[in-house]
Amino acid sequence: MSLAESRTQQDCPVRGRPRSEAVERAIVEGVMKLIEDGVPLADLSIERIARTAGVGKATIYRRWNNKEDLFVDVMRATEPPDPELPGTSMREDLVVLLESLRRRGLASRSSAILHNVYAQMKSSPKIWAAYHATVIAPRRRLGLEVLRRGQLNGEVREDVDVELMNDILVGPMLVRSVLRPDAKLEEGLAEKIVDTVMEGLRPVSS
Amino acid sequence: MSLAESRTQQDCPVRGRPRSEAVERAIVEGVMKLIEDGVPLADLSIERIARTAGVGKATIYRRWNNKEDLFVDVMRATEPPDPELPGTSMREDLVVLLESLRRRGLASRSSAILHNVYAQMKSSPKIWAAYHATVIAPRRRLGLEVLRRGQLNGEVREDVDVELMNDILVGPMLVRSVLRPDAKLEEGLAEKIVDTVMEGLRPVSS
Amino acid sequence: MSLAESRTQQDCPVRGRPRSEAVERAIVEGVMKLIEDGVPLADLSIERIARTAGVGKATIYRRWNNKEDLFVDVMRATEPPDPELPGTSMREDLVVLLESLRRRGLASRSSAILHNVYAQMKSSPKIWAAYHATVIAPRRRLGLEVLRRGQLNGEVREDVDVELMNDILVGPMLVRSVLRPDAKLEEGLAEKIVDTVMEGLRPVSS
Amino acid sequence: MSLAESRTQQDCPVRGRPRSEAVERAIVEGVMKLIEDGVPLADLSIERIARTAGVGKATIYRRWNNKEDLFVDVMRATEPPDPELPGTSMREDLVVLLESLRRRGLASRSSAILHNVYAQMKSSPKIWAAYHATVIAPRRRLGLEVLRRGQLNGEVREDVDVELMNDILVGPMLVRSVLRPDAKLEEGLAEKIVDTVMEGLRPVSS
DNA sequence: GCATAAACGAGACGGTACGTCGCGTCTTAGA
DNA sequence: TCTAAGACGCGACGTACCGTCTCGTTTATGC
Repeated sequence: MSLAESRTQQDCPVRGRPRSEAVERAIVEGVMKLIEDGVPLADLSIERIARTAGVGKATIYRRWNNKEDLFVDVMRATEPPDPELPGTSMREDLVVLLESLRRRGLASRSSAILHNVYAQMKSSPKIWAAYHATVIAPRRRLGLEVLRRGQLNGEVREDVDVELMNDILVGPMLVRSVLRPDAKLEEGLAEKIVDTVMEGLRPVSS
Repeated sequence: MSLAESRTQQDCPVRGRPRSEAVERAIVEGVMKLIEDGVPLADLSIERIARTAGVGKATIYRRWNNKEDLFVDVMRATEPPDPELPGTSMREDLVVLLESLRRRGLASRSSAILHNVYAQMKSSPKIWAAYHATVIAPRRRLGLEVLRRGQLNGEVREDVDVELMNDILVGPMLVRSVLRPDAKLEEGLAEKIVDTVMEGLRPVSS
Repeated sequence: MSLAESRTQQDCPVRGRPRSEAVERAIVEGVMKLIEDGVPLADLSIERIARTAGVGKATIYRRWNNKEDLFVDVMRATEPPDPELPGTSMREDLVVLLESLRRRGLASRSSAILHNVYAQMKSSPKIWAAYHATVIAPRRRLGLEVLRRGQLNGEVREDVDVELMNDILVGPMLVRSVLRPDAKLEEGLAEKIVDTVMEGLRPVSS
Repeated sequence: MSLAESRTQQDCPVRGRPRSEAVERAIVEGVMKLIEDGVPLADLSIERIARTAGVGKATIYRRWNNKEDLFVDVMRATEPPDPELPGTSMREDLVVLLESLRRRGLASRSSAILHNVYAQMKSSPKIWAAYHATVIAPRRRLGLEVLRRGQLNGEVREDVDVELMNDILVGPMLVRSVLRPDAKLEEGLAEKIVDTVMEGLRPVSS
């Protein structure tokens, strides 16, 4: 199921009163407001969402089949755009990619919007898959392409699987931003990871 | 809160009928059985758990304040023990550590016991913290010590933060086993990661 | 609180789906059926009533605040109508009034519907008051009027409080039908009471 | 079941620790205290009684099979003794009997101890029967004897069933004291009832 | 402009689970 | 053997949401 299809669609020859976009916005923004106000995700019942948005329950169910589908749209509304790659060198591109991960990690921790929705999503495999397909996978593909270009340019070893290399580069950042809530994501971390990984841990043979 | 305190404790001078250990086992094993049978975690109500274990609801609430505290104990009961480090060399120790992560990833995926509980835990920060403190942190500390020893032995660079090095080594394995449900965890992956990270990605200057 | 208000009211400008009268009937009749089947009143939990009526618990709580309010409506549904007074003479009117009491006593004992609910109500003062106000008091007022008319007609002594006379007439019948479950309520009892009370217990001075 | 058997008996050759009478008193008096403090009877769980009396639940169950049996003993502890009949004349005896009913009615209304237990008992047929057999029936028998003596003495008509006469005399007082919580039980009511009933309601033929 | 048909708020409806409380039984340690 | 304490299986309590279903009302469009 693609993310785009998460909302229930109304088919072509529209008859009767059309769905109100204002209502749609009210719902999504209502959810955001509640999360921002510190309401635990577990307390976010459809009934409560409807109440806060001043909307009937059926109006929500008409658009999303379940709470998780709704959360996907909420998350999509707050997801930062893909980073622009400078293309000057592989190293620069990798730094930009990792820096975008770092920023998202910081954002998702400070704003609490993403932090909670993110956590919730991991517990529902179906939605996690959707999120993975539309948000994670494209960036991963981006990283793989950058590395493949680096192999052609001779900027990186050719005898190592690009997938492995990608995980070695991206892994540390993801672990810190997703799995370790208290980890520091200091400025310059992206460069530090890229350079350390490129150089290796073996002591410089002097 | 330490994991050991997740269960509600009865204090020292025990009065009245003591709590039955058999009941305790029945509950935890009942939960495992349900998860193994493919019951979605969201469908695991306290009521159902009590029903399967042939136990009153109050008996569960007497021991755990909420579902999550119960899951911590379930998880603890399935967590494999800490790996034994050979101590022959830093490289060997690192490989053993990563291999233990790989095995846990495989187990948690095949048995589905950990897979679900793990996912569920990530959505409840309090419990995640408890799990982190008792399961994640000790292993992390183990890794840091191994690396520090390596620095003293000259097996690894001294000018790099051991925390960063640890994340670079552990990150790829964790990303594959936790965040990417479909990733392959092929045999020999531990060695491959350790060696690649040690060597670095820079092309061999011939 | 009048009996009519025992049900929770929804106020005038009705919004949303209206309450189903069929459901209301199903509940009240379900309770009757259970009592008729000999279920002890103490075993009549709201949960069981809901189960028999094929109804959600909330649907019951939406209409009645507690079990007792529900019982008032059950009782009201089985209460026989006020008797028609012939008006030919005070004696005839009194006999009709007492006869109606006798019949109710027989009914409440045979059908067991009223008998149980009746007993239960006496233990809850609030509900007893409501029942008293709508069922007992009107009939009592009827009796008092009949006696007052009798005083004007010269059919009965003028130097005795009508309330006392009423209790002397009604008391024996009530005692037998309400307080003494095994008492006999033989045919002709009404006339016998009226005539005996009218005549007095003093031996006929011949 | 006679009232005397309401308490579970321990048979003759007593072995082991004997039951503490102090405990027995503590329980019964604890119940009275709770009722006097205005605790609704419905809130008087065995668990709460045990708590207030500082007693284990089993200790209560060892003595009474259920809550109602306990209430019978509580009631028995507050029941006033049978009245002494002067025997000077039937009228005097009847007045004394009714006066004792009047006083009990006043007591049970003012003290609230009996009032509640009384109401509760009526809702449980088994206990009501026990109460009836030990408290009501003896007094009734007393009244019937008095009337029979009156018939022999010529103080009362011989052509009327004594049971009927008794109900006509006792009925008004019972109705006012038991069934009508707000009725007045003024001084001198006993004499008034006896004299009015004896005289009859027929106007004095001048 | 007027009928049509879907959207909309409100809230009733049969369910399921919540977390608590009391039931009557049982199992301890201690008197 | 009794006692206080309290665990135990059970089941009802009254509440909250679930997702579905009427209601009366509103609002675009196509006839």
